[in-house]
Amino acid sequence: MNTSIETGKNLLARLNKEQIEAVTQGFGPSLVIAGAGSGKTTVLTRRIAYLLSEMKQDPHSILAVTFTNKAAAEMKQRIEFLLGEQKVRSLAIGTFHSICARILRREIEFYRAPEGWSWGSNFVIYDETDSVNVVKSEIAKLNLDDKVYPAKEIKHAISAVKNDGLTAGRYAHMAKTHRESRIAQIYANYQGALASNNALDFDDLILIFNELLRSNQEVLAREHDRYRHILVDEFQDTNKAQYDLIRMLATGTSREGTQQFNEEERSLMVVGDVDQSIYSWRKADFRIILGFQNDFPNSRLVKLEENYRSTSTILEVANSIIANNTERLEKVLRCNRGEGSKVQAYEATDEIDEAYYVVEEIKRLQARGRNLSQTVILYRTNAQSRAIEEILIRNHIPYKLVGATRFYERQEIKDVLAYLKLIYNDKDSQAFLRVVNVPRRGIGKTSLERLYEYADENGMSLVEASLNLDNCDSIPNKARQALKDFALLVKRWQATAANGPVSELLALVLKESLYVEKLEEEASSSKDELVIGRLENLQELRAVAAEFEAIADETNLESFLTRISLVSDLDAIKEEGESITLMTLHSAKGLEFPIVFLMGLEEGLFPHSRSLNSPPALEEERRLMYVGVTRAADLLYMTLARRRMFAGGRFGNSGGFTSNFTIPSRFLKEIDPALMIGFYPQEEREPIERDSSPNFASPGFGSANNSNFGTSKPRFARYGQITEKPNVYSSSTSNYSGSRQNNNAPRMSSSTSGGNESNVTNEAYESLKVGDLVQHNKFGMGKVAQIIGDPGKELYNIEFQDAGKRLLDPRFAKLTKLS
DNA sequence: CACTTGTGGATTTTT
DNA sequence: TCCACAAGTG
Repeated sequence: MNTSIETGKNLLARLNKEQIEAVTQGFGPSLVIAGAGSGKTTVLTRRIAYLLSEMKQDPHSILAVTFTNKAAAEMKQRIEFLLGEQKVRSLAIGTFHSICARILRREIEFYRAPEGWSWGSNFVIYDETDSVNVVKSEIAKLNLDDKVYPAKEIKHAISAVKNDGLTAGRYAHMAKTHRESRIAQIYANYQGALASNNALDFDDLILIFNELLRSNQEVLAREHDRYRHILVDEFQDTNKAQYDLIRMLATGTSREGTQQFNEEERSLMVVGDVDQSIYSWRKADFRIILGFQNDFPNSRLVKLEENYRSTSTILEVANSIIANNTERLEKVLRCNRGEGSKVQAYEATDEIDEAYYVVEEIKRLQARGRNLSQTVILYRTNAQSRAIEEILIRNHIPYKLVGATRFYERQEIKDVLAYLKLIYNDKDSQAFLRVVNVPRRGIGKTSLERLYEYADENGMSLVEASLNLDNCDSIPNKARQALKDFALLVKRWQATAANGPVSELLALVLKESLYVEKLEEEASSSKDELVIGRLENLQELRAVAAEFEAIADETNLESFLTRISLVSDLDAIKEEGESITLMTLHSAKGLEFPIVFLMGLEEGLFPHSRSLNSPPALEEERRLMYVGVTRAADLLYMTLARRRMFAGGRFGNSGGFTSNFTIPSRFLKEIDPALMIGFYPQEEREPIERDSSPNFASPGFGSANNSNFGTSKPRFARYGQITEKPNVYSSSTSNYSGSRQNNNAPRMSSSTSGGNESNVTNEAYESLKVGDLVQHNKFGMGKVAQIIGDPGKELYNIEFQDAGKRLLDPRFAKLTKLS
């Protein structure tokens, strides 16, 4: 490759042949099949840099789609590092949603739906709750039974239709059943309501942009002309609407089917891996990537098959699982690293035991110099995080929870953001209804209904109507005044918003809405922790605004709201701080960790029960498993619970327990047993009886009235039992010492975990030398073969007569020195 | 209009 | 069991 310029050399440094081929593609379409851990982010980053510095393309002309905003930010940062800040500024890098939102801000006014709907550039983006509420009220307006047409389900159906690229009008033509026609009708009314609120839902960001390009040649030409280089990451999880969008932008035509792509100085690169397609429930379709070469016959194909991330053991595990799928492209991942440790499996008696195992193991890894931030705990459903969180808290291990309780979904945050949305776009009735009586202003439900009617009759927004209630006798005087005061407040804030920074506006709103004041009153009178938490969250929001102002290119209310609407929790993961990460398998896509725990490997949980009777769904579960496994670089753990609690059931409950015995996940059985220890598929399974575990029974087990401590005691009782566990999983972990993270200075294991629960550990252990003979109550007699780690946190590699070599931690394993 | 009591659902994954 | 939301009372 001719890369004479200085930067050019750097761009290709440390890349393999295939990676270089991808980075240095000329003009035209290309498909990059990139296996897990094959360095595709690097390739995409360098590709963009290459387009800029080697092919001399205008940064303004580049559009890159990533799966998360965080990935986009990282990519930008890396390009900036390569080429400097100026060039990065005008690059369009982001998720489909954020890119579409940005373009729509400047183009949406050119769109008019056949039904007459249109939007202004100051549209707001409705989140799921807002959208469902609108659907709900439209269902009510149609006098439909909300038992037959549950708002959530209908919203989901509409969403699916939108992701297939169908407008309400087109869907109405396709609807076959009575129910589908009803849904089409709700869809149409819902869309009309969105338009009158000047709001879009998530799916509209893609769909409306699609429709705009389809219906307006000038806009299509303009955007096609601008974005001459399009790159799409995680292409296997693209849905039809998204693909249509890309296709139109790239080709400049809304025609479907085989595409001419003969223009000079234009490129399209899509990157993906069919085996990692896990969003079909969001209408993503991996057949799109399979059909790419048909749609673009002159496209070039590059395969990245060299894995730089994982040990060969982990890769073999991943391969042996995914090999059971039928719908896939044959692909070989070549390993670039050593064999590494075997996968550690652990069959826990229940989910609490499972959690204890994981935490114990984390502490041991920490003692061996592993950072907490090197570790991630993955599970299938968010509900699973509870058990592990409790045990982590108890052990003072800091953790970051991704997903679950989303910051921006919290009541108080949504309230305050609704104020801001209303200021930005006073047609937003959802925002209006949300905050008009929060805090209490004496405006009741009936008054609001009247206001709604009144506004409807007069074709006014709710804010406008509130200002013009003089002739509206149906609303009592007091409420009328309150509405007017509220609307005036909004108007006054709008004047401020026009010139002030967001943080100032936010402070003003928090103060003048009396929101904080009322909350503080409540907090001081009831000392409710929930309320205090809310106040803290509002402080956090102020910090978010301040940070936003410091970082963002544009600091106005518009870009702030757009950003807030489209960030995911995944984007908020902060680098700083030493802590474990907890998240769902779906969230883990695209990430990488030295140590991975996969929890809850049980039939019905993973694979999830909802997919057990559908082969394609089951294959998707298997791909999810594949994604989980391939996140791991060095060490991989898999756990399951033989019994699991559901829906509030707890130990100590008299009678009504709702636990179930589980069956190990089929995925575990698909792993070559030689790659794993701690799980034996052939082993005969006896039903577990409570009394069979020696340390299980504990006095005060079911004692009521001291709820917290009553339950913690028996857990610690069993904890003693678990500390014996090293025997099950230690033998292989000894050979991981050559892995990359080991150059880290050993950390004070107590520095992060604070006051350790040391009462259960073996503080007064006997120190040993190489060659010492020891007795272990399970393994029998053995000889110390090796001592690993610094004094104070050393581990003994002991060769037992019968059990072979085992790595033991003297703080946990009971070893007696023989003279 | 605001606060209290009752009932029914909850657990798939998310931009 | 717990929480969110619906219906009833002051």
